[in-house]
Amino acid sequence: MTEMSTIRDVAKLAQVSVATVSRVLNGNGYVSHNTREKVAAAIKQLNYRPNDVARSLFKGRSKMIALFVPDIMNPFFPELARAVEDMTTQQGFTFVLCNTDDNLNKEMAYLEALKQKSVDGIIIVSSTMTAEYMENFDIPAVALDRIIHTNISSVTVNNREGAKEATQYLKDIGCRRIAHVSGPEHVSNARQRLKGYLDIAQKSEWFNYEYIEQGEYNFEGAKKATQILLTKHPEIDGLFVANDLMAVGAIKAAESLGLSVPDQLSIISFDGIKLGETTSPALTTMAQPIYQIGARAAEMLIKQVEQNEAQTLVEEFSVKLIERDSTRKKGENQ
Amino acid sequence: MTEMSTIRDVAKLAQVSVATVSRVLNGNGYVSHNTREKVAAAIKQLNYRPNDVARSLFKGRSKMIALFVPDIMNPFFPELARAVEDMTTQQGFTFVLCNTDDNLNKEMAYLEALKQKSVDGIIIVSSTMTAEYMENFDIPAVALDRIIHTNISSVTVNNREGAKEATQYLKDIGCRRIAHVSGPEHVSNARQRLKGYLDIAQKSEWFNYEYIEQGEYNFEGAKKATQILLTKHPEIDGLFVANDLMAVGAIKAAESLGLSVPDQLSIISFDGIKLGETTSPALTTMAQPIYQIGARAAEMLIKQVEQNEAQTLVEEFSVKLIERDSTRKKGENQ
DNA sequence: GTGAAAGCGCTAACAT
DNA sequence: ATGTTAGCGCTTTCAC
Repeated sequence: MTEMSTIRDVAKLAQVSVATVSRVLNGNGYVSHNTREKVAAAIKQLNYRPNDVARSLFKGRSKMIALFVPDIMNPFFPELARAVEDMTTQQGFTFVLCNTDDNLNKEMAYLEALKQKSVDGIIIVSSTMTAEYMENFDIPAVALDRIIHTNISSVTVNNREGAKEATQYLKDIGCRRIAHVSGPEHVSNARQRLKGYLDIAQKSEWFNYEYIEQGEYNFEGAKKATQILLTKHPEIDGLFVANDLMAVGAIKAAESLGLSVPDQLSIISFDGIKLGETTSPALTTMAQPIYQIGARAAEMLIKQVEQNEAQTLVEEFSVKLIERDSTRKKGENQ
Repeated sequence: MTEMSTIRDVAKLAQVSVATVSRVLNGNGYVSHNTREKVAAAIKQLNYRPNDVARSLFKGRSKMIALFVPDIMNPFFPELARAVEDMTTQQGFTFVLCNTDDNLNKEMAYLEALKQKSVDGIIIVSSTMTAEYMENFDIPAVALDRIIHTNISSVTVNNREGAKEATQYLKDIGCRRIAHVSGPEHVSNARQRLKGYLDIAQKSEWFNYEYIEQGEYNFEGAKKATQILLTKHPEIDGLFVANDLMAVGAIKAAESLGLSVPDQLSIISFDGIKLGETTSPALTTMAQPIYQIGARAAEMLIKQVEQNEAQTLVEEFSVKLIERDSTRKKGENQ
């Protein structure tokens, strides 16, 4: 390939004006069948492709959509990204993935950079971003997984209800002392999951705030938290862990203390990432419809972008219990 | 925020020409200290940010770099992406992650779309892309993890040598029958790893081509492959698995057959992803310097982009054995 | 040292 | 049904 040809080259070759070429390119305005053919032939002959940058400059929009995630190393987010990517790409947008480390400065820097590139909109998973900051940038946005503000559209799941179900499930299979490894306090869905745990646990006579330990939403934090929990309170026989990644840490912790999961300790977690099927034991978990929520968020954003719809939509999906091998009913053998 | 201000607004406010504003913006050309101050003040007052799209249109470059990965759900690639993202962002580029499913059509579509956006360069992990196709697009590129062609710069690791070491390691700890779960044949590094296995295995009197089973570089494929291997050949006591993700499947397979890892079966794999530390048992593996190779590829590409350096660079990093719990020396107790 | 002006490739009035 | 042209916001000759 030598030089990129422009709309002018096509016009010249087809012996029409650039406006006509633009018309057939965009499929609007009148253009006779005959000229359309000529133009199409010229386009083909030159292997012409319109320059998106010029288009963006004129339109002030770039056909780009970005997804902000706090931690690309947590498999939950690649799964989510996958959904957003599929949906946006399919609709002709270029998909940009931004890893923010849940760090406001990085988020702001990305927002700034993307705005300068006329990004059309962003889908954001964030615990640190505020509505005020977002407003400054005036970019269409949808919050995903974590609510930012009531005036920003969001797609989430019923975290509290799911957490209740999880905790209740542990009771139902016969656990007598149920502890919780929670996510960070500054993350809204972590707070909701904690509340759901409390909804059930606080009604039990054995309940004790020492049964809650914070595990940072990562492997290491959860492992430590679980070790503390299990060492201080050997009577614990059920554990609700705030996400799957942490549950892997919890299993490791139990293992390090010589405790068998699920024989001596039942563990249930949250998210339903693929990884949970592959651990030993496989994770019983409250599964989010990860692909759907990602796809839905993308859909909402695209509608917002294309129809200039300012309306704030709030959508909440339901999680679903998946029983695997990290929990076992008391008295049952393998 | 109301309306974006332009370079004209700044010029007007500072009472200079747009050319002068451009000069201070880009730090080139002469501009007196005094005017520089005036301009800076105007920029600040208007909270002016240059429009990258207009810049791109003029320059024909966009300050965007893309990374193509075949499978964002394999944790190896998020780790790699993380490195590329850090490096590119730090150098002022916008980072774009593209998931290709190792599918030539998707790769071509992305290439096309990105070219229209004047992307500066791409880093590509691919088994399907060819040098001919790449040439058609004429975009600076660096191949990562998998070599595409000798005339395209690449960053890889010593797959064959690493595989040899892995297999030798199994021998050294006393394994008598060592099998291999290989990656797909069309992936160059998988072929190399297979060769490395053969380098050692073929010299052994017990060797048998039935000790090689293909596992698709994913969890399910590896699980099946391992089940076949272990069922047909119960004498196998050592397994070299072509990557960590597959090793998780291999462990599951062993488990499903009631075989204990590492007591009855030692497993070593390849990659050194974080996930390997969290499995039960934790994976003994040939660790790639994932972050470094990603960062190095980004570095190479940026140099190529900025200095218009056409020179083809080939860089090979070394893998390193990390002993964890999926292997055990024969005769040793826990 | 600074300004005027052309032009990057495209789209959308506005004419005809 | 098609052509002419202004202009999106910027950078860079080329004058002065």
